[in-house]
Amino acid sequence: MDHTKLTQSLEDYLEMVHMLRLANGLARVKDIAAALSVKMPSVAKAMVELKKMGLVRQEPYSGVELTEEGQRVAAMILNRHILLKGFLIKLGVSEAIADKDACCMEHILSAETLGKIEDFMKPSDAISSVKNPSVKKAKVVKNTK
Amino acid sequence: MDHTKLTQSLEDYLEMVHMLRLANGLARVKDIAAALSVKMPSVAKAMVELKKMGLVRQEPYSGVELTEEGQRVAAMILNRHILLKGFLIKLGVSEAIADKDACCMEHILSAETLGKIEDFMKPSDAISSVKNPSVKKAKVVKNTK
DNA sequence: CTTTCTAGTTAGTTTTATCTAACTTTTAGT
DNA sequence: ACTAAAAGTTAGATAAAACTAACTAGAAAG
Repeated sequence: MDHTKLTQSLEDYLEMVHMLRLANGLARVKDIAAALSVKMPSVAKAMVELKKMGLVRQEPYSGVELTEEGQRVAAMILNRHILLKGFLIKLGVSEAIADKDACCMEHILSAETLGKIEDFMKPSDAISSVKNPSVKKAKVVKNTK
Repeated sequence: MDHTKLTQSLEDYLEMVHMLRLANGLARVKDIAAALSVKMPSVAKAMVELKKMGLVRQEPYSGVELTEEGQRVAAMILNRHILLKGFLIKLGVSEAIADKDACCMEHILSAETLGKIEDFMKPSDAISSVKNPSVKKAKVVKNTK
């Protein structure tokens, strides 16, 4: 609702809340902190921001929950993460590093680049269209007059 | 010499000094600022840091120069940039966006990922080894005893 | 029940990176 | 040579994101 743009750091917190809820059912401040290698007060401050933006809900001294909007945004970020991790693995990067690098990339890449990576990941034919772009390029003629 | 790790922002400044020197012969504060979309005082502060680290030289009220070490580091960063930009273009991303995204990626990717991207960019054969990894895998047997 | 430990919070500090405003130096025009 | 404009610098403010230290609430154990 309050569509103030998320910072990279807040995206990370939101994504982690989502992941912990998927994994454990609930997201505790302590676990969020451990997973992101920060201390609990950093999590608390981030949650204050995410609450202001209407992305998470939390009654004092208890676990963090996602609002509808929060769920939507978190899922989007997580999808990017999964896409990028798969992409890196396809390039031959080890799982652990792929995960770490995907985590950085997911916050900064443009929609265009993400789209192209998606294209790269899903071609049905065996010969890559990246290596052989003509496969896709059906002749397109623009009306110049 | 003073091998304190560069921040992303300082890497950007150092790289831009290098690019402007390649393009114009000299790097003026005003042009660095314009190229990075920041104001001149931000450049001045960054230069103070880079000077402390022994990466740039600058006599007051004049252009910025690179030390030997600065040259070395800047060239490394620029190479990463060029690699990544080429990679994105190969994926089908437009030049402008490739440039912008490469600029972000160049600061965060692990050596492993950069290495794999390099591998991806240089295979001589037409069929991608990414799509067909067996091409590279000559049988390697480890001495287990 | 009371005490103790764990989890969560609040307050205040630090670092990085930006900005604006004010000042100084250099360059250029007349 | 003098003055006005452009480029560079310095000082101080602000914002984000982390930290430590100190405090508070809740759970668990006796």
